[in-house]
Amino acid sequence: MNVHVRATMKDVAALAGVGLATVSRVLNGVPVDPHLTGRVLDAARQLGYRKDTAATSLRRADRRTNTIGLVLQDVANPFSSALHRAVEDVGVQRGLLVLAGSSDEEPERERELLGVLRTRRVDGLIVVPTGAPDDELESAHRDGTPIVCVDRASPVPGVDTVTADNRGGVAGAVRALHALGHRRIGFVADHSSLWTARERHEGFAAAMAELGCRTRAGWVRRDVHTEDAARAAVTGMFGAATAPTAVVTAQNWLTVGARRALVDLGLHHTVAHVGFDDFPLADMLDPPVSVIAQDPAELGRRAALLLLSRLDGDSGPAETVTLPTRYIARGSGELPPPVRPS
Amino acid sequence: MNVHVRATMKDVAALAGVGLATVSRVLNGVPVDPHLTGRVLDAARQLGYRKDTAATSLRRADRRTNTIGLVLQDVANPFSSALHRAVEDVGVQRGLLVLAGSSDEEPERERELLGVLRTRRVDGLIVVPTGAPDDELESAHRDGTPIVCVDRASPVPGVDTVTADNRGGVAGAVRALHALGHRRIGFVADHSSLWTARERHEGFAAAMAELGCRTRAGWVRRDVHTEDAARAAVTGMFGAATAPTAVVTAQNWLTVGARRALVDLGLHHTVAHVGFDDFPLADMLDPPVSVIAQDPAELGRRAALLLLSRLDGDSGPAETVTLPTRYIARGSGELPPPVRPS
DNA sequence: CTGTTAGCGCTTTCAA
DNA sequence: TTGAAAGCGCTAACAG
Repeated sequence: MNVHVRATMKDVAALAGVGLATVSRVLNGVPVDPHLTGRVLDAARQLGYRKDTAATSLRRADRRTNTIGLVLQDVANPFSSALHRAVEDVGVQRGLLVLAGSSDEEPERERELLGVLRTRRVDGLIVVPTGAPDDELESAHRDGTPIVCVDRASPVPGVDTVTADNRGGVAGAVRALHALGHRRIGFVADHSSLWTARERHEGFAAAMAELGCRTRAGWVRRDVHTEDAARAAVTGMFGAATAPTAVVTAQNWLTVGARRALVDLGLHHTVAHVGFDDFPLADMLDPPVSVIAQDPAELGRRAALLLLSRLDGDSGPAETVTLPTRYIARGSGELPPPVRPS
Repeated sequence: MNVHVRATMKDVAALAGVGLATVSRVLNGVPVDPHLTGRVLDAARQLGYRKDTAATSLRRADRRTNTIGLVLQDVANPFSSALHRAVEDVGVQRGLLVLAGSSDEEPERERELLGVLRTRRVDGLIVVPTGAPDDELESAHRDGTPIVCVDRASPVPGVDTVTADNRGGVAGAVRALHALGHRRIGFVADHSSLWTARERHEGFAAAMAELGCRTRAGWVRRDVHTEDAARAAVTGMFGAATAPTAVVTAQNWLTVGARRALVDLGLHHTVAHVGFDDFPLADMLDPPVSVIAQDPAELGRRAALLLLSRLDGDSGPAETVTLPTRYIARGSGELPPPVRPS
């Protein structure tokens, strides 16, 4: 296993018979005598030379590393990974590489990740914040590191943010259910510590109030964090004496858990059900699941574009982008209430 | 937007009233007088000092960057992202960060990615190779960069590899179908340029031969790359005069496409169907989809552990790890053939 | 144990 | 235009 010693610029300069600086100029596109340019390029090729980015960024005036840091909830989560891919696609056109990590919704892990990313002097950060106060994020912001928060509001004021219209999406679904005749509508949401869960709940509460529909304590379940918990919550909700005729679930896994519960109860063709966030095969279930869809790739794309504009020097005030959601009627959300509601 | 100038080790040394090297020693855990250690740590805290990894790795004898490069097919693909997460989890315990990128199955993109990763002097590489010859991978291997290929065989000899037992998995499923009475079994596989597709086909062909079952040209569809193509292929296969009584689909999306086709034809409760690779909600379809499951997280974990051992100096011969697959009987694969097969 | 010194590979003055 | 020289922030010899 022969460990080659990598050629340096000095080696290339020596072989080409030019000064070190000339090699640097050629490789950076600074005008140089075409004759020398040729010799340098030849020498570089001959030696299999490749620039060392660490040394480059260390010496450069702007200290760019051409790397951006991405803090996700979990790189393996479909939402996160779609967002990741969109960021990669925008970055790749500029020669940017992405250092990604998973916070697992833990503020401490978010801090740690941001720490190592800053140590690596990433050019900018895209973060799905846990929502907890984060001095690491704040200090990065103070240091002037461009940051974009995505999917959730920033815990640090003055940071660019890209989110979906969570409230509007849920409110729209509630209005649609109301138009079908539903008056008793249940709601299941994730941990209230999550910005998205709070927003979606507010959208629900606002729409219900606007429509003059009452909610009962047992019909609104918050802080439901797993598929199993959602299954249990919905089982409880519809096992009660008076149950809703429709239910809105405010997150992917909760939607699946709720559907399992409805199937268990034999109510999946009876109770109207709308989920927030689309998921693969939603259209292949029976009945197909109607959803309020957001576009994770678009969230990532917009966040990345915003970050790039900051890297290019845009120093305008912090932007807050809200992307629309889209209701996809597949069947489960179009079930009418029973003819004679009790 | 006040852009702070980051404190350097020199600043810390000055504030602590010690030499530069002492600061370095303290920060690297080299024994130092406890009194000085305290002063250094205080000064560092006061200045909000953080080490610069670029400078560190530039100067270190081993040039470690504590970063590993990961080349996936597509970071957004569930298989890839589960693998990614497993690699992250192993790496995080050692303070390693992951630079991931998507090749999109394009050899040229794979080359480019490997190029920029090498330029960044990653400590090691984990690659899901497209399979095409790759001089970049080869030259990295020659340079002594630790590399592990995962999910597919390495195009470069002598590289550690972790894959699933693709042949065995498919062969097992075929034997199970045979035991149920099936004799005419169809097969749908991805592009033959993919190592996994070839392996799975060989497992199929070998099992069929071993069991003395004949296959017909129209019953074995290879180079089927998308869900829609699989849907069309299966529609064609079962629209023919004599059709198989069972079908094996050799990849995620192909499985979904095939199921759609069977539903279209009204045959989903008649034709036995087994897919390779598990997918979310497979158990919620009607009938639930039986699969040959592999464990992407385990593939990633093993690959990462292998890489770490190489980083720790293990210079034994290249290892080839083959992980078992697991058959998950859910229903679709347990449908018996018609009583009087025509 | 501690401080001083010499670079890692590169970009960027500064003269020529 | 080009080359020589001065560092970027850090670690690793080397003396004390």
